[in-house]
Amino acid sequence: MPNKTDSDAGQTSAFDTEAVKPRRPLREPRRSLAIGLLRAREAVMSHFRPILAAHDVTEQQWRVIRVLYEGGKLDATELADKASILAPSLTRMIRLLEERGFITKHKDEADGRRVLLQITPAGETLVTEVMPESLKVYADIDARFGVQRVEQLLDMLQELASLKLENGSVGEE
Amino acid sequence: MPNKTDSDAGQTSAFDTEAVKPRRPLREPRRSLAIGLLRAREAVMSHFRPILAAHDVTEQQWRVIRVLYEGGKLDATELADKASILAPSLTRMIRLLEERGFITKHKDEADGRRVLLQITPAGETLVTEVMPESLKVYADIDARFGVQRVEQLLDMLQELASLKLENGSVGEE
DNA sequence: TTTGAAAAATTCTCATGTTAATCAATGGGA
DNA sequence: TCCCATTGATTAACATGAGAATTTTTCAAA
Repeated sequence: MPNKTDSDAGQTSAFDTEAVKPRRPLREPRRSLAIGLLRAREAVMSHFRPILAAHDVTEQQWRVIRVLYEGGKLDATELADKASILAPSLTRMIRLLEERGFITKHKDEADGRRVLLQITPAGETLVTEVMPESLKVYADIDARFGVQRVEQLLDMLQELASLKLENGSVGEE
Repeated sequence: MPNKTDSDAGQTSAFDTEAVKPRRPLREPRRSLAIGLLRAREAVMSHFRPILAAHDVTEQQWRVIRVLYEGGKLDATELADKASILAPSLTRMIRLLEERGFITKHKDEADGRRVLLQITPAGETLVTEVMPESLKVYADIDARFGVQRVEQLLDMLQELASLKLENGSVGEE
């Protein structure tokens, strides 16, 4: 209902240079999922950033290294997907991570288009150093929020991520 | 399905230049909140991006304009906080949004340090055009996911965002 | 075999995130 | 009144997000 007007109840006219009347929103600033997810994520990350910063790696770099640690040798597409990083971003990151000696890169013998990435011993060392602290934070969240509810939240997030809505603007097949 | 020769299912020592043994992760790649929130948010936004793109505004620009539409005249700090945007980002955005005529900027008479931002009629027009479509997407999500559960999810996200953990690495006092 | 579409990376360009440093204005206390 | 710590905003530098265009390589159909 875009019905506005509704005669601005109260106030107004404390300062009007033009006809900027609609002092009243179309609807109450209802909580939105987009913002809610953003804020929650920001809050969670704020607890990890100090840890990662202490090891001089960004959040995204950590994701890439962690995925390679768990996944072994992967091609760029798989890696980007598992680490939730865009291909162009990954391309840039690979250069830096390789220079810093955390990962190695080499062409796929079978398919010349593919680039295979793999973690190095140095990268594994980083993981073994950061992981414990990371787990500690999650343990803390579990304690404060409740393991049960964390699991429930993860379930909902997962389901939300796999939702297919009307206008298939993102269908991938 | 290309790839997946799965040559080294039996892990270990297929290639070790050093002591790269830990072919096995420290723990199962357990679902993490950080990633879960990221993916869920990405999924949700994928439904809004086309709408915003059609009006040539980014997600962040939309948040700023929307907040100003609802909040009237705000200073940069308030705006940044309500729109969940960092101050440096907002500074950059202000220039662009002002050039495009969506907002106006002027110093605070009382406090010369503050910058007051306000939406323009053009900005309000944008809101009235985008908002309906935006609401449609949320309505769709409500339908698919369940209004009840969306509310529940929002509650959990909000609570998660306000969690205070042990190591006050972000405590604000 | 040749050709053209599709796949996988990369490159470009612009906008924002993140942190640190800097600038400008304010306000309280010596 | 003057000085300085604080506050609010901006700038700088680097990394990533997002989308479009380009390059290289595959692969399948003609």
